[in-house]
Amino acid sequence: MISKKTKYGLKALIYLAHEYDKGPILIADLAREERIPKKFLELILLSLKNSGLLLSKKGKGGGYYLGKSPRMVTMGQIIRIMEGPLAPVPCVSESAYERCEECESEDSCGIRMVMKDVRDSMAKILDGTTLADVVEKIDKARKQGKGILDYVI
Amino acid sequence: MISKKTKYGLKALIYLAHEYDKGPILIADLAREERIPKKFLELILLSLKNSGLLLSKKGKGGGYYLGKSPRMVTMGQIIRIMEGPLAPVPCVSESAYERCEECESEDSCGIRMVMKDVRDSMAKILDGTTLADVVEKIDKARKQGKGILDYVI
DNA sequence: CATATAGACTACTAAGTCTATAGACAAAAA
DNA sequence: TTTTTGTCTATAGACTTAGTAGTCTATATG
Repeated sequence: MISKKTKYGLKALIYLAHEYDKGPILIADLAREERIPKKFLELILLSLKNSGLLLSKKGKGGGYYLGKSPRMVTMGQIIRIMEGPLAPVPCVSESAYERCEECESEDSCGIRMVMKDVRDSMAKILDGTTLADVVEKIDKARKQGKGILDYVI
Repeated sequence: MISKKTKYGLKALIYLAHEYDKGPILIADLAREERIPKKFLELILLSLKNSGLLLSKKGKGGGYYLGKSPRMVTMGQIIRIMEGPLAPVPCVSESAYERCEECESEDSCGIRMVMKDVRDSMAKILDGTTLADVVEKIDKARKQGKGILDYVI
């Protein structure tokens, strides 16, 4: 399970990707639209800025916006930044490899063999999906009437 | 990342699967062989017993042993018992579904769409791999000389 | 320049999880 | 009845989670 912080961060980034051409977005607007506690969102956006994904502008007309094209940011990058390595065990991580101290031989470790497969299949999906892909999926689903119900009721 | 507790639990279960026909195994032996803190392992084995995966015998000749055939226990079952649902977000969990409060429409939620794919691919691997499969993989790797090095040196 | 607007930054906290350790207790076998 | 082995409860320090509060700083605009 990802933390709420990570989920909020993803929501924010997807929202900003959706509004990519609309200039800076206010924290307050983002918080209201995505129903995220505003003060908490501040911290999250700040940390995403410090890790290079977001840019911001202070003062009137300010707000947050994506630092690069939604085509250039993958879900894998975001989750690694917010949640740490994708790998279920450190010994199969590509980004943060660490040997298991209690393990005798890596090559004959059953856990490692299975978890390697898990990591790889997660990475395939998450590193293969950009923010632009996600926005596209959302728009397609909305067009198909899925979720439109919320506004019709 | 899975917790150390889960990793220790997996190690123990795989070990017991490997020794499935050898009768009860002492906690102390298991702890020594797999380099797991003994007192911590006690708690882990007890909880695995309480969730039905293990059986035990007290007194001389006692110890822990698998409650069912290694063919009948999947990695998915074990991880769900020890770590909770596989799903990265509650709204895509099959075993512990929960609606996201802050989400307007599930059908047009981008996070949900991606995480559903992640969950499904994890489940495919973990629910498709039994303890017997893992033991087999280990034995095959050892036969191929991988990890034999440890004993040759 | 003044001021309203917005993000930046620091600090704090309550609750929960993780990784154990200690010690008394209960059952079973010899 | 003694030894062996698992059972159970309690405790504890370090860390993480999910926030909240308040102050500081930059900037656009009149």
